Amino acid sequence: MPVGRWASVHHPEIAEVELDDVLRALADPTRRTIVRMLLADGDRACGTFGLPVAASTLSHHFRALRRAGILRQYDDGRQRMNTLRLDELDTRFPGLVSTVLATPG
Amino acid sequence: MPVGRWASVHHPEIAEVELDDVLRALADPTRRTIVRMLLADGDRACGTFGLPVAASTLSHHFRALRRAGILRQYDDGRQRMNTLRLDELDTRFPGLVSTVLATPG
DNA sequence: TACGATCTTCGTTGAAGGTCGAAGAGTCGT
DNA sequence: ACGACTCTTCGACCTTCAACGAAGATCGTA
Repeated sequence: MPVGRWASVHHPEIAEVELDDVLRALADPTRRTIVRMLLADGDRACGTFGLPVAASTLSHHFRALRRAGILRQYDDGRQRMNTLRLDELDTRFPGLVSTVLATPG
Repeated sequence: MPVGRWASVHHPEIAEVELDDVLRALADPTRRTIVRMLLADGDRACGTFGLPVAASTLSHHFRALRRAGILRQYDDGRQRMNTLRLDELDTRFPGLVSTVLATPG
């Protein structure tokens, strides 16, 4: 199992995630695209999304999604992988994330 | 039917409301309280919410909700009434608003 | 060890957002 | 007409946020 930078990344308990954090995180088109790609294709490294923003900006978005409890990150070699916390989110905010992702836009 | 200041208030067509607008509007506790009170008790004048913010701040929140297509305003004498656009919202973004309002927080 | 790849952090900039008080506009009642 | 009431607009202030480039940290590989 991969270690390394993993220790430095903080993942909040799903119980301490606020609704405001989730709504604010999803109120951004770039971040919704990230989440939709993860939902469609499964885990992905940060650099494989092909989005038209700088790497530092992408890092900022991943931190927002991480702090909102929407995804979890773990290191694998020199890449940082992303995985959705869908089950936990659906326990904390039933139907919320799937409803947002299902709506066009 | 009441007229007056009504003409100056702009209400977007529900088709031109963006998901970002709705999510950003709902990502604020004060505004969610407003919407929840309207859902629970029906139409209300702006000044009857008893929220701990200045009247000018409240006006700002109502404008955000209006521009997000979440509520409609009409004038009745010297008060401005607020009514939810739930049916239209549920057509444009199925289940979104009710799901957000149903989650605690 | 040295290099390239990947991602984060830092510093900055510009835009947006929440808040307030003061002032303005519209309405009702006297 | 006058004043009271309700709400909006304006200007100011502060915070948050998305974006970038540059620099730093970590890891795999030559």
